[in-house]
Amino acid sequence: MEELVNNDRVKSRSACDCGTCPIRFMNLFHSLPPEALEPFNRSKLVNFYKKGQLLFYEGSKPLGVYCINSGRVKLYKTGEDGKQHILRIYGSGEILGMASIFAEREYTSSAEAIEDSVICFIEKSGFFPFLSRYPNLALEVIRNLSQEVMTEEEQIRVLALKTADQRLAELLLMLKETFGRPENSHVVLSLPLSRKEMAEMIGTTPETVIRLLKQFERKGLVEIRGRRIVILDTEGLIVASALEV
Amino acid sequence: MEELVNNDRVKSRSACDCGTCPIRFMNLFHSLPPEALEPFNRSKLVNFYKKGQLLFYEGSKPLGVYCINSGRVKLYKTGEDGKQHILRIYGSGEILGMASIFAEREYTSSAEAIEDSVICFIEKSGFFPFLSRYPNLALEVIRNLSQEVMTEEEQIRVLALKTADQRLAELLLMLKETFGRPENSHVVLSLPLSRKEMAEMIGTTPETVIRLLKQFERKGLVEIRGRRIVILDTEGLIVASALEV
DNA sequence: TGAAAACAATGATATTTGTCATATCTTTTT
DNA sequence: AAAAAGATATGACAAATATCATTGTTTTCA
Repeated sequence: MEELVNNDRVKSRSACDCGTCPIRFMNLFHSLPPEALEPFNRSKLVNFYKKGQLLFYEGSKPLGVYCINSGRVKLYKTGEDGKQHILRIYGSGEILGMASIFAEREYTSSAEAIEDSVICFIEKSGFFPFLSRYPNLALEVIRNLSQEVMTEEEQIRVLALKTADQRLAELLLMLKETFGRPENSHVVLSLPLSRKEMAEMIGTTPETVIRLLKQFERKGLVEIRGRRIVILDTEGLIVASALEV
Repeated sequence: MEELVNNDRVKSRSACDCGTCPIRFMNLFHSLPPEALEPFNRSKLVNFYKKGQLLFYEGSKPLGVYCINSGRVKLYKTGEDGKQHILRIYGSGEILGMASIFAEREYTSSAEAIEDSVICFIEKSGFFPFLSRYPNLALEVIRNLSQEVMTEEEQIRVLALKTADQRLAELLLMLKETFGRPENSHVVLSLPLSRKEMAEMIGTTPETVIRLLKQFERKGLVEIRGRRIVILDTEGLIVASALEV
């Protein structure tokens, strides 16, 4: 396996083969027939990112999309004063940066690995030609982007219409769906986010998150085991996400 | 011209012809060649909406997209307590509801005409088949959706990271870009939004908008002529949208 | 392993923003 | 033209949330 170290990040071509990649069937590239994967395979790069490393940053030029093999990546925006807002956390099988390459603008967000991750980089040039050749791929891209639009509109609703405690309840429910691991009769969040990161996901401060989490714990909705959070009462969280206190 | 009244809304087929429609060249349907417009023309409906009429509402099923010929439409979401948030205002030439038909879910927002409007409804069935036949159309849809994703991500940044006065300054700048009409050395907003609507665009209350507008007026940034707003100092608004007071 | 750094927790306080009540002004309707 | 409805404006007050300071507690890493 040819490997080259660059920028503190290990790159390699053909470290894995798209044809047999189990991840491919989880995302929009599943629509590509096997014979289309040959040049696809050649134009892609497998990168290994350590926790904390950047995939790209706001202001730089999009050159392709990122397919997350393993690990997790946060996509976030930075405000004038340096405060950050996390738009979304991407996990295994998900494609990152699709909209950016089609909007033909510089990145307006940054992406950072929040776990050690293996991520394939697929060049624009090894991907655009397939769009007109395989209408199904184009349709998959359209569906993918449409989903993203709907999800973001929901985020806007939550940010604009809900209070901090409702937003935190929403966040916990979302984390449960995406990163929940059943344990006895309850669910443990397998993704240990810091209070700061949680705050950056719901547009508030770490202090507020801490206080509200404690409030939820007193109400028996969650249990706090240090950085790990256990969801005890999903129904209660749903109520908390909708109702005023 | 065959016309049929239905639901207080005047419908007509072939009231206008896509082949000669000047609006088409403003949006993603410009990529369709003339010969593709024949069936397209047949499957579309021209509707006349009065101010305040709904195009569709949250929870209903998307059956096609809306092409705004003239007039303006607000797309908004409603919270549990009835409060609303306006996601975007669509104007002449814009396509509404693209993501919804591809995400194959019920509408998660409602759309309402805020001016008397002429709007073409294009059925899904008279539009989907063209996607695989005309790759350029698919690519246009992709570009359109990507733009939408980026715009919404910016909205999220503003909502999550900025204070009410910064958001109002942003809103005024955006309204200036989209609805500004030069007059002498300044710019008048040609779209008379109510304070409530402005509040619903930036996630705050009408009272806060009123107070902040007055504050901006005292600083010489805008002039308030009843419902009409005059932008006096764009630079000042840019500063106000970024800086703490 | 031990020191340093980062993070969590908590209290005191300030600020921002929302809520409610009310008055005034505009527009629409009858 | 008068009445009603709706929108704007303003003040007093309450609530939510941010900020700042401080103290433990983890985690990191040299």
